[in-house]
Amino acid sequence: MIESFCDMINKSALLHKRIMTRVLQKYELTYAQFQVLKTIQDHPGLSAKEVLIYLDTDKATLSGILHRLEKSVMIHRKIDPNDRRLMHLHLTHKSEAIINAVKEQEETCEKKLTKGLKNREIRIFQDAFQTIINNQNEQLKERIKEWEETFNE
Amino acid sequence: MIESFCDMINKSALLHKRIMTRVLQKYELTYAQFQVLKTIQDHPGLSAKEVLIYLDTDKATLSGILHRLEKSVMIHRKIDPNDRRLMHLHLTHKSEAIINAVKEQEETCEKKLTKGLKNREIRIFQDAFQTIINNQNEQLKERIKEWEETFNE
DNA sequence: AGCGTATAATTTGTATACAATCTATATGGA
DNA sequence: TCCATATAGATTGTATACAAATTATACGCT
Repeated sequence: MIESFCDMINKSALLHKRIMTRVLQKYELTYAQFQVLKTIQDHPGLSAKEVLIYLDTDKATLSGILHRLEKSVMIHRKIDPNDRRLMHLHLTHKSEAIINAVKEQEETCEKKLTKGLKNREIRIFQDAFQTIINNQNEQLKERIKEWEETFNE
Repeated sequence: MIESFCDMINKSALLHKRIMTRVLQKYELTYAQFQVLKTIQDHPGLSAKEVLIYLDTDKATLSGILHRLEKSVMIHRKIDPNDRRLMHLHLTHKSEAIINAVKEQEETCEKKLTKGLKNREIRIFQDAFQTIINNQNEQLKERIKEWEETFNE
């Protein structure tokens, strides 16, 4: 049994990643790769920069992920003819089928999470969680601001 | 705004890690290192194996973390004279002071998370979260069982 | 004592997370 | 046109997360 919110949040994220890793291992995909593929499926032709915004992750990490996904023929990359810095990302036939299958399993997994909870409790949980995330975002912003001020002294 | 539970859980864990990374950077500690130090503080003299159980993490990762913590004089390692496979872990004076300071800041951070929530909502949130974590543990167990059965075919 | 097995840690290899730097391209103003 | 600046990606270096193999030690059994 866990006591603090922070520990619960960490533990839960760890468990979700482990569960999805099990689901994904038969497709030889990692969870991070799956999230990138999902984003590309939702917005075909988007750029790496746009993936970063959707996933709130790091460009160095994404660069490696895209490299590996291309190597395993899960995505195509096409340079934009009007702006050669940009690339447009698309799924392949291979990945399209896999992603649809895994997304279904993830939804099933998500539904099982709330087993034993009443609808009312689920609603309160979700709203409270959103409030907590907003508070976290605010706190992070404060910390970054503090840090920048320290840096400028 | 995020829609699914899984996305909320991932996002929240990511944000917490980022916040704590900001807090810890002035002590030149990572969040993982801080968690290990907290565990050692709570159970002085425990072994690496025991840290693994408390933190539910991996021995390969922990091995590296302990190595770096020893190098930066944050911990002492002492071989057990009765079982030379075992080592006993202790904080140093240096880390003891740091951990106490950071723990306070983490508690402050934790309190700010629930800003805007009523006590009733917090209670329901916490109970629901515990239920969700239990469901996740169950699901992971099932997946591992399935995987082992596939493996034995 | 000798041997097989179990266990604690370390090591190795791959895939992230993230900060910092570099490269190539695009854009706006002199 | 030329140059400073901005932006998209890639690269580098450090620290995880985790699976698999290795090392060293302990324990049980004959």
